[in-house]
Amino acid sequence: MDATPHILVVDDHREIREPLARYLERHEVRVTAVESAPAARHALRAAAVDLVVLDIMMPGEDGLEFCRHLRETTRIPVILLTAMAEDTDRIVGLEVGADDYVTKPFNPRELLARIKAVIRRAQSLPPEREPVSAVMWRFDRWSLHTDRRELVDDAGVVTPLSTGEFRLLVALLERPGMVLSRDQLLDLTRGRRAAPYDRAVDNQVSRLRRKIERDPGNPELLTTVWGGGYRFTGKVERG
Amino acid sequence: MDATPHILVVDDHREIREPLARYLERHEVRVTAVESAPAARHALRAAAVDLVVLDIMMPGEDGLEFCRHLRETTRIPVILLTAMAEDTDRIVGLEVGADDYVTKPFNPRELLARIKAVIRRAQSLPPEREPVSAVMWRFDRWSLHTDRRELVDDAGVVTPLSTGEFRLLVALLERPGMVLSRDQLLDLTRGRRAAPYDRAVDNQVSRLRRKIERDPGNPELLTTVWGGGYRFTGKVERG
DNA sequence: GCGGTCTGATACATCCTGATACAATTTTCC
DNA sequence: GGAAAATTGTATCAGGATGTATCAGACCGC
Repeated sequence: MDATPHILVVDDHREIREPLARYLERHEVRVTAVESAPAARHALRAAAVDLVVLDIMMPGEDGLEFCRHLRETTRIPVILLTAMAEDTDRIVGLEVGADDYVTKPFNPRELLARIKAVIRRAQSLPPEREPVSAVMWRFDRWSLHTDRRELVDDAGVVTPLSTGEFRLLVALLERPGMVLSRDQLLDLTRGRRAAPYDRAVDNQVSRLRRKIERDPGNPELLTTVWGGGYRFTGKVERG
Repeated sequence: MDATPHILVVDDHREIREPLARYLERHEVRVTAVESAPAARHALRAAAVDLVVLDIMMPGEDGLEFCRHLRETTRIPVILLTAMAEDTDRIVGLEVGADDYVTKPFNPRELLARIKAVIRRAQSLPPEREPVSAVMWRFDRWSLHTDRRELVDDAGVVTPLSTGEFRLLVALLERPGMVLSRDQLLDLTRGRRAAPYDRAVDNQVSRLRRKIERDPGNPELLTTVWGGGYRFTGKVERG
């Protein structure tokens, strides 16, 4: 964000939405305020929004549902407005992927501070990557074309990847060398939480290894960390 | 986190620090409680801390300053304890990079809920492209490549290490000469607390010695401190 | 020296992972 | 809309890593 951030406020109560919008505008923030999830979708298409402030309780499409949708399709940070303090634990536990939350009734100054904190945190991370943009990863003898979801070796031979294999591979390539637990990988690839005795990730790892490793019995790219999870050990280039 | 999270509580008031530590201990959290920023630095070197609960107002080094330091040198999440509901405190706290804050007097249940929420957030969305520390340690006739988790001797022969052996060795190499109790080693390698008659560390030490010592019967690198624990005695270089 | 405590080593039980087979689910294609 | 194919999840077994039990020997204070 070079200039002032652009915040989208989504709340069905006018008596909350409008004073909040006015307050934020007085403090170097551009604001678009809408009253429903459908209106928010429209606003997102029409403008470059840097952060969404989203009420959880709304008639029609629920705030949580909309938050999940935002996370699946964009990288825009989200701050949730929750009705009661009691819900905080539950809401964060729902894993909808919000960046922060504020309980009502809230102090606008506090909300502004959190907005700035979240934006700063989002900026300190590596530059944004549009999910649609055609990124190419290179590692070992492979090139991964994210636009076509294809794995191509040096000789030009194409190895197709399933959706699950592709997501798993991208999750690992984005964090080379980092140990990722099964829970984290499940979250990153399926957006769900591990059940007890959940071996889905192990299985997907095993399938992916059969495609990318020279010797799947002795993996050198996708290695196991006993008791911890998996990690990508090879050298990775982004292109 | 393999097991229970390890929380470091930093507060100069014993009447806050100690009851809080006891409360958290009763709820599946391992706690280290200290009264000052210097003591906190020491605790961070000696243990694998998952989150810091930090009082803002402390004599000597200020909590805010220490929080800033933590953010610059580590990724450990921080929850601030602020004396007043003053917004300025909250705002400054968020600006130095704290993940959350709680105002005194606080309800321990709420603090615990926030601790869990922050840890879950930190775990569920691992940042992309975290720079991987490809450190190489040298000692005796060995080189330890942390990126590949391999131990290589001067002749180039590779000795594979299991996860447990690797973690134990790194914990020791990072603290050469320091005596580490079984409890500390368990924390650093497994993220759990020792049970009565817990000999898991002894066993792992024994296994590691068989791999790195010239004469495992007369260890010269990984020595025993009778009644105290173990320590690394050899000369260590970090490269 | 003596008895209690701590440590090293071994054997074994338990837990975790890889692989395979098959069932459930989703997608593709008509 | 429905059958076939592909993908994904679950169950099971085997092998390796780790934790626990046990015993013998080392260390400490007396």
